[in-house]
Amino acid sequence: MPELPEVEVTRRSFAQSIAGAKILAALPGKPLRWPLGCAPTDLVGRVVQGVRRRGKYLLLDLEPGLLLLHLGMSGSLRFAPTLPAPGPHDHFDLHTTQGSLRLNDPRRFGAVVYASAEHDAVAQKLLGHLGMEPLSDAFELAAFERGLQASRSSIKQLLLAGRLVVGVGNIYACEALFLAGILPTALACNLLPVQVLRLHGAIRQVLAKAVDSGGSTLRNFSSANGQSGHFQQQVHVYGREGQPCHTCATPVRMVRQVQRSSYYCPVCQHG
DNA sequence: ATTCTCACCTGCGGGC
DNA sequence: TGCCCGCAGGTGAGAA
Repeated sequence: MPELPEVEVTRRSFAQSIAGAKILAALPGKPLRWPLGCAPTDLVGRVVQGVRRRGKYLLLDLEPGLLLLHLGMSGSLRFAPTLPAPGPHDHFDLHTTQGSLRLNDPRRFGAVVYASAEHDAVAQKLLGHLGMEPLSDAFELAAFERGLQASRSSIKQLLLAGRLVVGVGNIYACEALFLAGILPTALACNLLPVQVLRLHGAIRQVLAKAVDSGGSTLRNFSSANGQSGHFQQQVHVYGREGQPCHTCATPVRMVRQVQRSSYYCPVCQHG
């Protein structure tokens, strides 16, 4: 489910509330994608300094160490003064002096991983290869263009891989490519400078707009304070196979790329 | 070194 | 109504 906008909206929804909180208990449920990497009791007494985001990971800065949280495909967080008894898909609770944080994740592709520091081996395995942050100044056009030229993949696959730019998942890759007028199957290295420029802007635009909209709620995403997103109402192509393009009314098409669905307008988007 | 396929897990909707 | 199949917002590991 969660791409950069959903993760960022989640972060904003509880970062202030949890900052400064001391951990009272950490209660893992069913196994997630990776083991926690420490004894749950080791976390007791540590203070949550703040919550940052790197790509689709949330980083809870502890004193000392940090927790890496990933929502996988179906995860969502909830932060509240008190929480009801865990349900069947609640797989991690972090009780603190300022409230309780809970990960709900039916498919359990998500993760909660402890790292002693951001540069340690555990954190680097997950974060070390991540590309540029698209909503920061680090997302430089020149570096983006160099990365595209060096790739032999389709532009859609390259965006999803996260090695060049992070946070763009299936929905926002489709939407950004539509806004930029580029076919998802186009080879990254074949894009013209004007297309690269448009794509660079489109990625920032679509992600920023989605954050403003509270993210996309396709199944049951909500932020940590229970708010649903409504970006899904502004989607141009994702999930709209057969429906008219918002620009030219041509039916939107779907193509499978690497076991993922790509949606595009055959008239508005070009190689 | 890149690129591609697979695997992880559960739920839901469509077709029969 | 119920079963089976395919599909779903991600991504590291391992194979090509």
